[in-house]
Amino acid sequence: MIASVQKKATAPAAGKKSLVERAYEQIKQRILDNVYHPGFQALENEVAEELGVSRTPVREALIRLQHEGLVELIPRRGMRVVPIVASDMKEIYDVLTSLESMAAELLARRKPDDLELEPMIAATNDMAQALELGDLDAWAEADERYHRSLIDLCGNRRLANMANTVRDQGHRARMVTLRLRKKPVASIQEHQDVLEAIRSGDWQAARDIHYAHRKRASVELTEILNEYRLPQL
Amino acid sequence: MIASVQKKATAPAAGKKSLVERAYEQIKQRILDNVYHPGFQALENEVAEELGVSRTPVREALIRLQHEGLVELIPRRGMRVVPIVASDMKEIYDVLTSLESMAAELLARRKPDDLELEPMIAATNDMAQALELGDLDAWAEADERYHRSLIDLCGNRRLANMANTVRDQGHRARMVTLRLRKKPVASIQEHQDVLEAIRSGDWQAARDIHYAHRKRASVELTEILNEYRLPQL
DNA sequence: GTGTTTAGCAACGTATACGTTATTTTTTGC
DNA sequence: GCAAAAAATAACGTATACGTTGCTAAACAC
Repeated sequence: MIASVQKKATAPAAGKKSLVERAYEQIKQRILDNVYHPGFQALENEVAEELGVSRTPVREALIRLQHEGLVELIPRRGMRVVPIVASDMKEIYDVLTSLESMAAELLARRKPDDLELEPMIAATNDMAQALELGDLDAWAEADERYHRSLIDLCGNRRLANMANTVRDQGHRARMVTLRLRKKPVASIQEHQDVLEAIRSGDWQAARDIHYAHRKRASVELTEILNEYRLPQL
Repeated sequence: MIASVQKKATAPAAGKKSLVERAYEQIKQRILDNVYHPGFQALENEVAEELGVSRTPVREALIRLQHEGLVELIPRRGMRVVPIVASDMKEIYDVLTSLESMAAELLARRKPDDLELEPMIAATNDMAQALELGDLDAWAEADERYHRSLIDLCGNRRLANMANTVRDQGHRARMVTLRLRKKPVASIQEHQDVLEAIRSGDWQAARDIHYAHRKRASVELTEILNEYRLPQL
């Protein structure tokens, strides 16, 4: 075989991921980091050029991001980062409330030991520590880690994928409101209460406490969005 | 202009939908109708030829169906219709229980009038009629219509999309077990109870009754799957 | 001057071609 | 005869080319 020239080969033998996956991750990261800000538009060609690949993998990545609700594809106009408005945020939190409450219930029914619950325990402790230090970014990271751990541990993969998708949709808005709200002291106690209910296998309490926790956060966030007249995030 | 020859044009000017959409719908229908049975495998080329289009739109449709959990794409082996096992069915019903309970709550909070609830009322009546006539297919159709109406009416589009996706995943299994279980008499009363709670704006009751309704159905279905040793559906 | 029509152009949807990789088969050596 | 290695084949991942469509703007008519 003539397998000598290896310069402009299809796969640069760089990573193991496909070009589609890499394009997906890079575009998504830009959106979550607000590099591609809400309302941002770009043509498929432009994104492809920025990422150094052809239109095909970019196109497949954009289609996936469209189904996940982060961008919309407008014929002849390219991709557009979907802005989140207050009503979207309510939708997102209602879905999260629903799915995470079920996750708490499922986890509590299993009566997991502290070893298994370690990620959630650690996250809650990190939240307390971050709050003492006044490090809001660290608090937000630990808070997100707690919720992601709950979802991961519940054992329902379909539920986990859906919850993760919808949580990403609200990521930007949560980051923006992080510094507009009062100190998030209540969350830590609520997380500990949920943990205690899960430990004791009281699945109804786990479900109800988590439901109330998310509901409270949802109301707080909605009030901030209205108070500060944040049109889109 | 030379716009005379119009034979091998890209778009045959037939429908208004894109080839991807049509491929998606056709493949999905074949899966739901059990034409592409669980475990069925086909190469991208074979599907493309069957649908009379090229690989590209078929590929995009398959990727979407993969994300929706109906098929998996195995390199070098093509698409494979994902079989549903008992544990999948539990996952599916847990997600449905969660999302639909929230839908019932959201709907009840709005205190909708009977005009708005008409689709759910009609579906419940059709279920009763079908059961009297012993028409199980009609009963299943009306039951599905009730649940879809609840989801549509709740007003949360994200929740609706997710619930519809996961409901489709369980469609085949529900159809198979339809004739293996005893007469579904309880559902109608439960639906009416949920409706009454929604009407009166008692969102906690609506949520709890619907939760119990789905939970009961889930347990029944799981028992049937285990009793009849149905390995995959 | 304003409204309508038409022509040009840019972007996307689809098809097709190409290179890579995994699988399978054949051949060779023990 | 069996096992291992190499070559051939087949399918996918990606790139590219082509035709269509929708937007934009210019020109003409009223």
